[in-house]
Amino acid sequence: MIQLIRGFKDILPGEVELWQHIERTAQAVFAAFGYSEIRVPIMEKTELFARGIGEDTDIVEKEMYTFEDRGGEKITLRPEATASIVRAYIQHKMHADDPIRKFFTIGPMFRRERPQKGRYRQFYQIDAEVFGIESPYLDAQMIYMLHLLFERLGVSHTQAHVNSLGCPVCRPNYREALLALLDRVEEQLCPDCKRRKSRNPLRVLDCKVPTCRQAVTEAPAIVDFLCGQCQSHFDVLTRGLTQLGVPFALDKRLVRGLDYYTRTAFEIQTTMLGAQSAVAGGGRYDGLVQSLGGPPTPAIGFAIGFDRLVEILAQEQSVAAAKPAFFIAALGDAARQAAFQWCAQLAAAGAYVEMEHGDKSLKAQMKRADRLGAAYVLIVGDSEMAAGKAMLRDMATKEQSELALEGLVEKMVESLSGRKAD
RNA sequence: GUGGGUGUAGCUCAGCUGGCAGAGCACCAGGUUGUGGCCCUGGGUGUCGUGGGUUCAAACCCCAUCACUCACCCCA
Repeated sequence: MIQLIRGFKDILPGEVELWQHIERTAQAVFAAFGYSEIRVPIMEKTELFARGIGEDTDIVEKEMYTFEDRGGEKITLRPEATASIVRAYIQHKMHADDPIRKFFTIGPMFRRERPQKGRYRQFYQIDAEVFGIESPYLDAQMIYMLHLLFERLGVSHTQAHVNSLGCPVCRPNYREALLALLDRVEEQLCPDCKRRKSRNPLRVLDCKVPTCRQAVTEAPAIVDFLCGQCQSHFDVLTRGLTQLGVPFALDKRLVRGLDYYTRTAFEIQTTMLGAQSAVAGGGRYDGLVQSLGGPPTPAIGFAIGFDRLVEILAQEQSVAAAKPAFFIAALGDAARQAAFQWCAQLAAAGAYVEMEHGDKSLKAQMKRADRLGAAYVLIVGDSEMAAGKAMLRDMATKEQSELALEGLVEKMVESLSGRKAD
């Protein structure tokens, strides 16, 4: 048997309803804040991600699906959406018309990591980005929007974490101070952290190895090194979150894995995903648009791990599958031929209807109707056809009434609209 | 990429020291010649993940491989 690719998965009927529900809820929330949907390709030139995400990140170094196409061009299955959206913003010169743009997109991303719970090689993200606004009020609003969406979805057991990563002015000072400490405690660090120390020292802060955590307890906090502007940006953000009633935790250890982040960094964390802690994460990336060839443009965005969100919600709630309004139980060929036509007409009128296509006993058809959860069963056999009447059974009350075959479909549709009222 | 665990029916799982592949639920049929849920009876629907090896004999032992899963790494 041919199986699907490792780390990929099918989203089957029964679970796809929850995905749709989340998507609709997200679209509604985003629309209220003025975000427009944008759809970008799932492949880009490799260079876009290499430059956008950062050559030294794990994503670019070892997780991308990169290959040459038949023309010899190096292309990559997108590992995240931000780079593509920035590329589109620049390429279509959207800044020229109106530099302030708010986007969202929903779709698959690809990273070749070892799969486990909450982590797949093809996974889905709900992504939002805003260009052209530098104000920390926007940062707070965006986190609020995320908070609101989670609330609407009924997600519990989550906590927002925020931090500031500084900017090109103040981060070097911090980096220096941190490196000084790491030099002193180097022998206590795990091998990974020794490697991180030279490449991306900030990452040592969120290492989970106990000896590393111990070693960096004395580490300086980046928030103590912020320049005046970054400090006031961060102050307005945290005050704004309080004003909007978003519960959050200041997390001095919160560091993000991608190179482009500046100032605000945030995550929504949960304890419900085993080793995975983040359901959503994002931050400000004021330098990225320019570094990819656009005009200097402040920007901020976040990504929600769609699969992770589904996993959390699936543990708490389920979305019922649609149930047919009618099931037509036909006995005999003449009745089946009529039923087959009524079925088409009812569906065309917008009623969800099912029928039995095989030659089954009435009992078997009733069982199937019951199993599907049909509200009404229309029973029609030779005697009904001869008498010009069919039997309509209310499955809940077991009441049966006779309906003339004349104008049958219209009457059924009518009874349906009457029923919708309750 | 590293280490551990698991893989038997549609689902959840049992299967001893190697000796005819099982249970519950689900499903199908009948009981009721044209009426669902409850009940009764009958039915196994299977490449024991896959490929090799050992053996008279393998679901069971050995090797490889694939998938899932947990931890690491990292992130959404």
